[in-house]
Amino acid sequence: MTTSWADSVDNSVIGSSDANAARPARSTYVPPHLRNKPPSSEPPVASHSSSLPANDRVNYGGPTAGSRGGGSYNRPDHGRQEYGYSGRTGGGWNNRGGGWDRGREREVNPFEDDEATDHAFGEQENTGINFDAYDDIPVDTSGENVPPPVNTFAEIDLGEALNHNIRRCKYVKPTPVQRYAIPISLAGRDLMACAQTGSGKTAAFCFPIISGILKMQHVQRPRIGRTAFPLALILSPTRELSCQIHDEAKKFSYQTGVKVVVAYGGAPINQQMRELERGVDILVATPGRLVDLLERARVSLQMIRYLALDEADRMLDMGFEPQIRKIVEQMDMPLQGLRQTMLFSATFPKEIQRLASDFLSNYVFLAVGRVGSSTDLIAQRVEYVLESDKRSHLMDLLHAQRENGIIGKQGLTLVFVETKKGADALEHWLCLNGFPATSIHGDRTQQERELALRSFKSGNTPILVATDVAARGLDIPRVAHVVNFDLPNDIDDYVHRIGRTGRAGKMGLATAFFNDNNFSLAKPLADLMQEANQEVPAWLTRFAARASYGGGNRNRRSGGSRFGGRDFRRDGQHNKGPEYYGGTGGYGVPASYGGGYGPPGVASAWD
DNA sequence: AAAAAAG
Repeated sequence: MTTSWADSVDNSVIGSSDANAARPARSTYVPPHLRNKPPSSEPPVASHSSSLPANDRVNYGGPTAGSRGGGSYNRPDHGRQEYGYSGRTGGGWNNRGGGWDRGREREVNPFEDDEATDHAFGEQENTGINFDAYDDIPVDTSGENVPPPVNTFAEIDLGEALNHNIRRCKYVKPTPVQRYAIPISLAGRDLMACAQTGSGKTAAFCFPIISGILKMQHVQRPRIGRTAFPLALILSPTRELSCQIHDEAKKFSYQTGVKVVVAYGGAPINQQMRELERGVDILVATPGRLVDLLERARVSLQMIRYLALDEADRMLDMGFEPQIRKIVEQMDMPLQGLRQTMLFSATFPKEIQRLASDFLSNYVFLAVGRVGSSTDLIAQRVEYVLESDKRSHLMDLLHAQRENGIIGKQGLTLVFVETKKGADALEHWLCLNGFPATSIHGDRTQQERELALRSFKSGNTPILVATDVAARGLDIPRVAHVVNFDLPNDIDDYVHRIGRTGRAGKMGLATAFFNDNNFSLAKPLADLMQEANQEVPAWLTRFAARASYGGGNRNRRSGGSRFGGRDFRRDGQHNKGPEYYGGTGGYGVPASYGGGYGPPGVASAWD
């Protein structure tokens, strides 16, 4: 077992260098008692933003500037029927990049960026998911007549165009969550799916949606004013995550004729409305902007066949639940049973499962992997650090990383803090001390947020200070280290934060700064680490013991099965009838779930 | 208590 975090980064994340070599002088390190001296010789890299390529990506994910006056304004094509692969993909398509965007019909090749990235970062990095990392992990399903899993994409009839795109994405075989979720979803079943961070959930709900839309041959969509009638709606809790899902969905639906549009706040709504007018099959959105569009009658949900909530537990927690209820229950969305609903997350607390069952009809519950963390893939460290020592402690980590060559394009560091102000302050301080950092949080403009994320991803600014806005879902390759500078109060948030590393089968490191303020997290954190086969420091175990014994344990999971990796319907006290899962659904759901109540031993992996 | 999400 390695003892120093630097060793473990060395072994697990990036190639090798001699971690035990004498440390070179720390040109930029200022010990705490000398911190008021002028900053070091190394410039604080303030110019990173201006050095970004100007054509990096279209702002706000909208259409390219050139398409603005394109004359498509009066030609909504909501009623378009051409979903076959043959109709639109034959001749006529010119997907070579670089030229001016002249026609509204032109579809940008979403794979070009990736190919460029592959070259920039060397061969190894982008060979797709390391599937072997997901072998042999526990899977638990419950519900009536659960469709069996598949082992290969070839076994599923996703259609040739989609299969081609899957190959272009370099997905060789489905991840476990995909093996189970895709057949369930193709069978038309509602689904609540729990799967580890970074295990391919986006594709798991996108493939069936795209495939389902391609098979819908004769959908007549109304033409009413400038209202768009999407067939699928994907909701997510942050703007950047919606953007990311949109980008992924565009890849999967490339040259299929299926149109994907994204709508989120902080960006000009007019551009998004124009995109919608040009036709939309799959709408990816954040809740606030969608409500806005619904109220303006620019979007109608009456044709929705597929509803997917990513980070579903987050979408149904206190902050979001009213908006989600409004969208799902109080607008013109078809009732459950008439649409297909899929909920995905890495965490699913029982009380949220209970809420969620309002939206589902005779659903399958699926839990893949030890819900919580990618166990072996993320090395977790906890260090006891007083508030007053956090900055210098972080500095120590960063200097050691720099010496190991783990700062820069090959190794990004994501630092989580509790508050927006704290994020600004830490970013500023890191820059002053010679570490190229940027930040992302809800007080920054959307442009700043997207620039920060791009700059981080590209390695231009290899340190990102973030609030929980970046905790969920974001897939940032090459994040080698997640630092919980401030720990969250909720263990689920911790799980999602550290899940920004160790993705797609690659290894990662997570370091947490713990002190007395985090007392209430001691027990769940110690439990989680133990379950993930991580070394739990003795002092943390002592904290945990005190916490569970005194009144300090207000964690909702204490005593019950942890990590939400279990269908709440299987817990005795919830097992009292159909009111929990579809009272208003069109289907008379029987009080019993058939296969849902397996022998008690089946769920042991989750206890 | 904080963060996110509409403007």
